[in-house]
Amino acid sequence: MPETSQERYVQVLIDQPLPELDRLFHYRVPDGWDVPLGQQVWVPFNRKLIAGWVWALDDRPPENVSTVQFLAAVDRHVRVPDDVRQLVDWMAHRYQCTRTEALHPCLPPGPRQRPSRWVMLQGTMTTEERASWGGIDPDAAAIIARLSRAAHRQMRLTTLLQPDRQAQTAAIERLIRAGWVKLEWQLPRERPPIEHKTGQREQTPSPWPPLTAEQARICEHLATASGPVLLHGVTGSGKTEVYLHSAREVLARGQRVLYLVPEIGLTPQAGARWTERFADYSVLLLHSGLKDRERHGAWHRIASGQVDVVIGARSALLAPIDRLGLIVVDEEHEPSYIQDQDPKYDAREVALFRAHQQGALVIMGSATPSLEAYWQAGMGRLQLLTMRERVTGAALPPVTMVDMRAELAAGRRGVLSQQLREAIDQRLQRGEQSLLYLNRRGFSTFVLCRECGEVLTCPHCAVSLVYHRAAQVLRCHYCQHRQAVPKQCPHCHSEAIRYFGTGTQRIETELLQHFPSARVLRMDRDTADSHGVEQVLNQFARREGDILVGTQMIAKGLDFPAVTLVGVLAADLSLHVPEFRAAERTMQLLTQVAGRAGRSKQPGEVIMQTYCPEHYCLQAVENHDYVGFYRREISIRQHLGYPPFSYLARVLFTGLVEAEVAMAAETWAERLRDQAKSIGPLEVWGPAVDGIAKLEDRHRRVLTVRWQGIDAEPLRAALQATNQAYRRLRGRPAAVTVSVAIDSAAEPRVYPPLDKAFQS
DNA sequence: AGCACGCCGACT
DNA sequence: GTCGGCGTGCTC
Ligand SMILES: [Zn+2]
Ligand SMILES: [Zn+2]
Repeated sequence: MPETSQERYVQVLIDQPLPELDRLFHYRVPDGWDVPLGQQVWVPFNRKLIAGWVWALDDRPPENVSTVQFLAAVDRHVRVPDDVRQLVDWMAHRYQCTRTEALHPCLPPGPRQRPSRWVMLQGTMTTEERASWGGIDPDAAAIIARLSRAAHRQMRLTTLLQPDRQAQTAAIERLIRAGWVKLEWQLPRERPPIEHKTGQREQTPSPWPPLTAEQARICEHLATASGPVLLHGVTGSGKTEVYLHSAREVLARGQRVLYLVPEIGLTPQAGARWTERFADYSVLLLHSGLKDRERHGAWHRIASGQVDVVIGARSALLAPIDRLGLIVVDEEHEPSYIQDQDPKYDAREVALFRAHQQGALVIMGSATPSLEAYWQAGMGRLQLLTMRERVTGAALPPVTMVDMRAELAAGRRGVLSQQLREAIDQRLQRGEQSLLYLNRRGFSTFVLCRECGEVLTCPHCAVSLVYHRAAQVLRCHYCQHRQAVPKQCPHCHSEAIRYFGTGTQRIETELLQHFPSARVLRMDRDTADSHGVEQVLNQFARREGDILVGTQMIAKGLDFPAVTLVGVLAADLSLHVPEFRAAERTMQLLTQVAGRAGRSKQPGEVIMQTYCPEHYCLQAVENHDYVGFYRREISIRQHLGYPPFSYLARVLFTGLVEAEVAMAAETWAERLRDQAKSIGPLEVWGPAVDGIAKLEDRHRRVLTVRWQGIDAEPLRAALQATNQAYRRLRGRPAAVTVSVAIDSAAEPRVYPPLDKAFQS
């Protein structure tokens, strides 16, 4: 036998999301084991066996650690690639969470294979040895006999213990002492990899339409771009074709492509254009309807380099994909690029980080870029490319505003202005379709008691229940709660309880008064569960309706080529929500919904009803003037010190007992205020009850923190220190959970060298 | 988070 | 005398 090789050690990240355990633990690597960085391993940890990942390699034992144990098992199926490991360290720091929390969404989903203990026979027993054991220790001899018959001369400990646990355990112990058997943790036998069929693989790629002059010019710029690009292209300017062309070049170089879409836009047909165009490549669509098993298979296919194009929502960025040449972030302005649970990452930042790691190009595309993206472009951090022409050459549909104050003055109190009614009437006569848009959530049918004013609310969340017409039940929009409609008021027992339909229902009623024979379809959260949405949209697309009334859901998705009128019923409603991005969001939504009037061969038209037609946000939509809006809005942000001119952090406290949550928020705020004095321009607002006071039985308080520094690091440090101080202070069953999110708008989006360690 | 160890009340 | 309450300390 050769002298034992150099002892090897690893530092392991433990599979526990606790801040206290967000450190590395040392283990010795058994001789002969191959354990690379990132490998998923199982380790003995505090008298338990737990999963972990190799985060560092060492060639000598750690100092100050007395009992270094051996790794128990290696899971050869899962290895976190080096760049994902760096990404995890970066995310943990950037988004204020533990490395384990940051790592979890990067791993194959579903339950992990747990190792079990196996007994393996060592060497071969001669017949004499076996006979002598048989005389002295019949139990042990029987075990030897069973093991020598077993496959690979090994058996699961639990199986071997079968007939008589007590006796067998003792016998196995004797055999281990004598060196005849060995006990080892092993993962289940390797299962054949779950090959999931890519599905319909097109025979021949669909043809490439010729590019317009503008598209060609943009493609040229992209081919030589030296950094990330913001592609601002008006509705219908053909951005997708630009993405596809860039992707084609990247694929031809043997590199891979990631195409990101907002969460809701992720339907199988959304990826159809890509799968058809790139039929020669392997294109993977990671849509939300995938089962755990399929996602698992997808992870392994990506990890083994079998996928050329990945299409997915934000989480696709965390896939173990390498040799990336291009990342496209489509509809860059969509809020769904920010994850609302820990790790609260912003996919637009992660895209830039991933691209920086792998030297890939990033294209962020939008007709209405987020204010911060446009600002970042102005700062030279993104290269701005603009597409002003529509592919069809046609003008954008004209937008007309109707002043509802004048309507009211003229004694018309309905939801529909005279001008909109006339426009609808025209479409009905011409056999064209109309889309009526209510731009606010919460326009739902709730149940109200006429006698005492009680509104039925969810017992788990502080929100009113919504009457669901199709199923005839009351439902909560924030949790799974459903209940029957009560016959009498639970508060005063009056029977005068009524549905109060402020939303689409009331509009439908009014429409039918004016146009009794019109076929009106409604789409809102009370008509629609997930298939209901699709059903209504398909019905409308098949022209089984003349007018579709709906909320935000109708703004995106399917094209309706017969729609020539878009009516926005109350354009300013969403302007008045207390949120600094309200104007920006309104402009984006209205522009998007207005664009739906321009998909027809017939000229389209947009009518916006409003109580403040002079508002710069609505003016911008009317004039198709994004840049004008940007200038106005960015100067307001600057004057008020809102992002991107400051960092806003939101600290959310949740817990089952309201008093405890309130208390935690207060003490936390106090701690932070103590620090604020010494670190500079830091303001602490609140705590206040959150907009949703209770969600799934958990009460909510928020703290808003503003930091007017250039760089967010001092803010991060302060928040982290406060969290640590609070943890030391609070009692032990943590009754209240704290979660921090920092608005990314002002982040420089320039990344430090990759070898820099991010210590949290 | 688990899971141990450890020191004080009401029970076979 | 013990069984068991959960306060605090640790996990390579
Ligand atoms: Zn609820
Ligand atoms: Zn009542």
